[in-house]
Amino acid sequence: MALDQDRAAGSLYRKVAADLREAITSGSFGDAGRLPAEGALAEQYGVSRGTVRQALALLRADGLVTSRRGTRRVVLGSARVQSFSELLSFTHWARSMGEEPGGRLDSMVRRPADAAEREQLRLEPGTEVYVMLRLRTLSGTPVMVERTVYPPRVGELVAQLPPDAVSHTEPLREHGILFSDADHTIDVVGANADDARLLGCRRGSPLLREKRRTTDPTGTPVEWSQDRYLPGTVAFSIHNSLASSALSRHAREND
Amino acid sequence: MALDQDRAAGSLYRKVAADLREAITSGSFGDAGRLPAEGALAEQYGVSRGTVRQALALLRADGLVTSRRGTRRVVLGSARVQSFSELLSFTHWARSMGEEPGGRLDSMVRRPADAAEREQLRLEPGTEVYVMLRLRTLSGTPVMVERTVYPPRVGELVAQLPPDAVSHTEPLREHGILFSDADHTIDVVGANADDARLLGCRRGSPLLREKRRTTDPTGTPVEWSQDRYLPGTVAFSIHNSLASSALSRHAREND
DNA sequence: CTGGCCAAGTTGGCCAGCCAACTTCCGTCG
DNA sequence: CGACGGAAGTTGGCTGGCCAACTTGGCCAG
Repeated sequence: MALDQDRAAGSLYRKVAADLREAITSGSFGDAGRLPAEGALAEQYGVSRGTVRQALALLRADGLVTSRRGTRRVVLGSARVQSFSELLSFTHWARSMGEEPGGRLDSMVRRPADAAEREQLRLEPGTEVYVMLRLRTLSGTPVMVERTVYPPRVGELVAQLPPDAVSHTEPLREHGILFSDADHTIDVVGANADDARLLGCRRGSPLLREKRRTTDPTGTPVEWSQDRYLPGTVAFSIHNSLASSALSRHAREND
Repeated sequence: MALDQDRAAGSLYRKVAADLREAITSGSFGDAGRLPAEGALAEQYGVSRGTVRQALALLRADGLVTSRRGTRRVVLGSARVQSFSELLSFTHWARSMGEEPGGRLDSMVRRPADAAEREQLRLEPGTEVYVMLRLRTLSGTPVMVERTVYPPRVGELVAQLPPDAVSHTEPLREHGILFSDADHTIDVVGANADDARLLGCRRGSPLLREKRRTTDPTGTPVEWSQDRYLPGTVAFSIHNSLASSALSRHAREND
């Protein structure tokens, strides 16, 4: 229901991209995995070549096709890339896999932001933040501990949600809090006392950690979160290429 | 030296993008973090608005700027995204940080590919592959174990390299093996006997694992690698947005 | 039969223009 | 003083066209 809404989303090149994506994954173009020429596609869809190129740029960024000057595009595979909302919302993600998402609020406190939090959320000294600790489950089994810091504008809304609310991002969107960009950092960390208590593991046992800072369309940070997953429950995958690279590897700094 | 070569790389919009990237990170546009209008930039650089938009699309994909209809672009930050080659080559990456990369070949065997390897490298049944196990060090300290599977065409070249060669990707490039696209999967895994022996950790102790399949511009796989990092040495970061999302989270399947 | 050359096909890149959708700001009216 | 409305500014989207760079395959000469 909400899926069809953002699938083609108005613009012409997105519709073309969605159609081509489906044609690729359904196994058309089996002819040695070669796509029709841009000009042929343009005529077929009744659009200009520029529009087709915009659509193909989307597919290339997703790792579905290559592109080289001089020869036709080649189908790489049916790399399944999730939508942005599916990535930010644990609830949305779980449901798309057919699992039942759950959440248990452990604590929600309001206190002055420390130096790191002020920098991440771009807050003035002395500003208060809302810090939330929540256990996340898939079909009843504990999977992840979520430690999220909200700036006041967002935290006030989250604090008013019922404690047993499964999804927080959906109500936030209805209150006009929009998510637009996110920076993720992935590494390994040992479980602290809270993690061990909530996940039922030993202190110091390894967890896959995803740190995430999300901003709205104006560039204002709306959340800073640390999600700690039990090993063996999830993995993250990324596609990148010479044409577009959003991934980076770096020496791990403090914290 | 090799850096300047791919920085602007011929095309006009890449030069504009490189110039804007530098202007942003050097702190121009301090005026509330607002970029000049597309039209103004087009006139300033003496190019068309379409070319400016191509350049800005690169910056948006890197997470440097936002973009919303109706208002000027906003500077998000100086997100440091590494070049593609810096990401694939441990040697290149280490040197860009000012560290001394090292490598010690542990084993290099040639044997028939198993089912998983055939699927990853798209090989016919019975084809032989080259399997390499190598310890990687930064300034002398062990950091990562690299387990790479090469198809015959590539493996024959790697096997002829001297055992103490630090970089493998650079000689490969000179032999015409080009890297174009890569799929990465990141999770946590316990050290096996080889990992423990080479890294000096205990068996079963957690490692940050990056599985990577790289293809050339024609879509043919050229390597399938598993890199296992000691915790606390590296982290991976990704930027994504509503406009372009190449990251995905998924339930961890077998192996 | 082999090697090299050439032409056709294809994508990359750049330009100029046009309109729609949206944001912001300011002036006006109640 | 506040709310409403409109105008100006800006980005999103699409078209049509042109040339350059590159790949591929076939033809031709040796």
